[in-house]
Amino acid sequence: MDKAKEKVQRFRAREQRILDAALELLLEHGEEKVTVEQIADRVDIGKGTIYKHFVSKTEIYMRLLMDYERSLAERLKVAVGNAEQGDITAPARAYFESRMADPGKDRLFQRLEEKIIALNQAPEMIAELHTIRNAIASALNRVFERRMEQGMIKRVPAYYYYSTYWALVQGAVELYHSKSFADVIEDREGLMEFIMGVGVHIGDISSRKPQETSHSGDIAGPSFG
Amino acid sequence: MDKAKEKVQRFRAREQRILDAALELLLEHGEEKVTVEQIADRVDIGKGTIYKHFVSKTEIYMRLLMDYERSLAERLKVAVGNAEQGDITAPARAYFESRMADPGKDRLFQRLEEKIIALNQAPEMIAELHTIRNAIASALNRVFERRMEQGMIKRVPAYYYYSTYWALVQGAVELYHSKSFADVIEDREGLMEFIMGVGVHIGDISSRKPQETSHSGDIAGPSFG
Amino acid sequence: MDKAKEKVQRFRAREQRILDAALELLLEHGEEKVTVEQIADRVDIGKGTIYKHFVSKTEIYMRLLMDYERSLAERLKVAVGNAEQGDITAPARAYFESRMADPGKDRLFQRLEEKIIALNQAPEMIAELHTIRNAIASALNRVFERRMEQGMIKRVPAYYYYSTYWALVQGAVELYHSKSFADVIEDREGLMEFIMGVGVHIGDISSRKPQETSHSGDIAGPSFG
Amino acid sequence: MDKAKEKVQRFRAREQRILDAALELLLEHGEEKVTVEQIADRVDIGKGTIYKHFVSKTEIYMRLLMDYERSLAERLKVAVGNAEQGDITAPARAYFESRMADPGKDRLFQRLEEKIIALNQAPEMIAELHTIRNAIASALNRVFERRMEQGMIKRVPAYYYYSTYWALVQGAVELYHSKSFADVIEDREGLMEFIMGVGVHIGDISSRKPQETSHSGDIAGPSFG
DNA sequence: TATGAATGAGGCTTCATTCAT
DNA sequence: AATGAATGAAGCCTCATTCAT
Repeated sequence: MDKAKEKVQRFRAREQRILDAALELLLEHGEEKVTVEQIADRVDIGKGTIYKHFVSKTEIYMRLLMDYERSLAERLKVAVGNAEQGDITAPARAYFESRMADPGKDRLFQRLEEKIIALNQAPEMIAELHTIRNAIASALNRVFERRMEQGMIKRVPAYYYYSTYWALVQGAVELYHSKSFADVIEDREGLMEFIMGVGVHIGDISSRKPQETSHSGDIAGPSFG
Repeated sequence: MDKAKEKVQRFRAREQRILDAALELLLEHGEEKVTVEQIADRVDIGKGTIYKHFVSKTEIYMRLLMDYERSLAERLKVAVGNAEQGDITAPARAYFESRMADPGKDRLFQRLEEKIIALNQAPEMIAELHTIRNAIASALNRVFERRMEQGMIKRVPAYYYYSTYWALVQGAVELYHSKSFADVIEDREGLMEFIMGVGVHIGDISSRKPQETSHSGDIAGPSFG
Repeated sequence: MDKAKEKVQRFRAREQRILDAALELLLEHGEEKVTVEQIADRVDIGKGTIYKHFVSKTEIYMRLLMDYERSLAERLKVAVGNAEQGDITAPARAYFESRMADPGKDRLFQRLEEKIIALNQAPEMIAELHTIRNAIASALNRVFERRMEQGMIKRVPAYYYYSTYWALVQGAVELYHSKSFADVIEDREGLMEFIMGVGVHIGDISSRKPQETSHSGDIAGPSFG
Repeated sequence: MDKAKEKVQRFRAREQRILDAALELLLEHGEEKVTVEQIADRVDIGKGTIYKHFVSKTEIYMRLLMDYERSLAERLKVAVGNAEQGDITAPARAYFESRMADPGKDRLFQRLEEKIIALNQAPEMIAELHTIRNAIASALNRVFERRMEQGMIKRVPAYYYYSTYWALVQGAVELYHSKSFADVIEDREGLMEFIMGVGVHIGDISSRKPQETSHSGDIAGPSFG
């Protein structure tokens, strides 16, 4: 009885170890340059064993992708809830912080998804991924609609806000990773706060006095979400 | 005498044709999926001939990269000049427009550079690339410094502006290309104008009445450049 | 006591289920393309359990082969008995009908045997298979000998009849299966009867004057069976 | 000038050597058990070189198949011509002799075709193959039609003759190869002539009174071709 | 006794680069 | 100078069989 459960658990654990190892290697060596054999070696199992857990290498990657997307969605759901309770910048910050928590990882997943789409491997899983993403987008759009109705942000199609904010965060992720900027950026923390400030205030209709964004964004005013 | 010159010219012309063909193919099929053979076929020369012009496939890509970067620098230099004559948003717009002129191409070059860096092929050429980029950055930074001294934009390290703007454009490029957003974005032009508006006004210290950026950015106020 | 018997019975039953499942799958998917895992899944047992019953995958196939051959031999033995009672075409018909009863199956076994021989797996079992087959052949040969003595079929080595008939049936089996002929053959039943007719009358010596077959064997008289 | 021609010739020659080597190996080891590497080794070239000549392993096999089928068609065309000049058995003999000239090879091609069809690789080439075959069949059918009109062979659908003859030859090929019969058959030549005689006279209407074939087709008279 | 996770050899294919002509 | 045939390392995936539980 117990034995069976234990076995299943060990199986799941190994699956996780495969995923972990794959992620590690991807972060270390980049999307290309990770082979199934490397993954197997790192987990210290045979190549074939990988295929007991995953149908293909792509499926491993898709799993990583989905897990990441889901955790992002989770955090955003909470933040959207908070926004409805008044903390209007919560989603913007949650989104920014989630994705910037580990920019390398975020970027990796961008690339991974892109490649899988380009080669048209696993189109159904990609569709599923987009479903998750769309659910988030809808929730955010509702927040924007409300803010627009309240006259706090400029009236434009709601997706302008989501898209623009996405673009900014996307760019920030790339910036973080960029070798070219590495030498220039002395105060990365500060810069990121600055960028987040910009993001949070997209579309703001300010009747207020000039922002005193001394340094970190006075993240508060009306905003993204 | 003349013959020699002609020969050299033909040689150069063919080199350009190789570069053009490579770019075309890269845009058509993506970074992975272009082979030296395909390039040779499109130029209608032998594979071996390619290696008379370029030491490796990577070198072809590096040349494309450099050419792109140089043309970008060129346009920016002009715009920085204009900024110094008063058209303060010129560099921001020039940068945005240059990169968004063909987002697919811009993105391609991002990926290419990244890949070359990752595999650490051609480190010296990469260094050269960064030199070009840094020259631009310096010029821009001087523009920002001046605006800050004039109290038109918030006082932060100058590279904050450059970096943030870069991030936004970078993100816009990705957005343009993104399959996930493709369905959502109905008015791409409008969105891009909106994003540019955001970029142009980063850091603005507005004592003025709320922006009426009805739609396209009332690109004017103090800004990026 | 009883328990033990029951156990043995259950064991045997399962063995049969494995064999049945294997045959089904082979017919569905072809020789290559059936895995041990598929068989286990269909029987709803573990892969390992299969190896409690059979030493190897080849052994499963060999068992199927032997069973088929034995049932064929059984039917032929009866028919040879009938031939001795006067129904001279009984063996020919029995043989034809047995093999044509399920041409797909018959063909499958041909292929299986061939493959096992080619890879020289299980040479002793193959030898045993041939022993069964030879027993049949001998019985048939005796029938032919008698017919020749009676002057009903042409006098040639007895195995000519057996072999030729085998060839014809073999060919009919292939014909049945052939994709190329599928479109052409409108009346399969009619064709098969026609072929059987040919087979049954191989070597017949008609009451007519001998054929002057320019080229080779002139054929006539009652036949194979 | 000449150099180029020479080069092309050497290229073609190598292609032929690949085909030859593949055929040799297939005959030696059977369809399964021949790897691309083996072929390359035998020709003493690199594995990759094979793929300069052929798109895939399947294509090599298809080429062998087509070549074989074409040579068969060629010979039959001649024989059908002869049949029209009076040598009525010419096609039957040509067909039999062609296929029996190297039964191992003939059988190999049967298997190869079958496998390629089963795995649905190269469906267009298979279609082309069948086109060749159908052309032959049509020609033969016309011969049969005429014989039936002349009252020399039994009146049945024309494809009965073609199919039955095909079946017999097919079976003879298998017989030739069969390990089980190997020990039994002492006079192979004689047997083959015997079988061909059977084939040549399928459907013959002798000058004698019709056979009372209890069961079905009564067979006799000049035939097939 | 039954299980099924683990194994790893082995097969096909791709493509940047070389080099003889 | 131009060619393109040849190379071979490297990658993904399959599956019969084993063996610890």
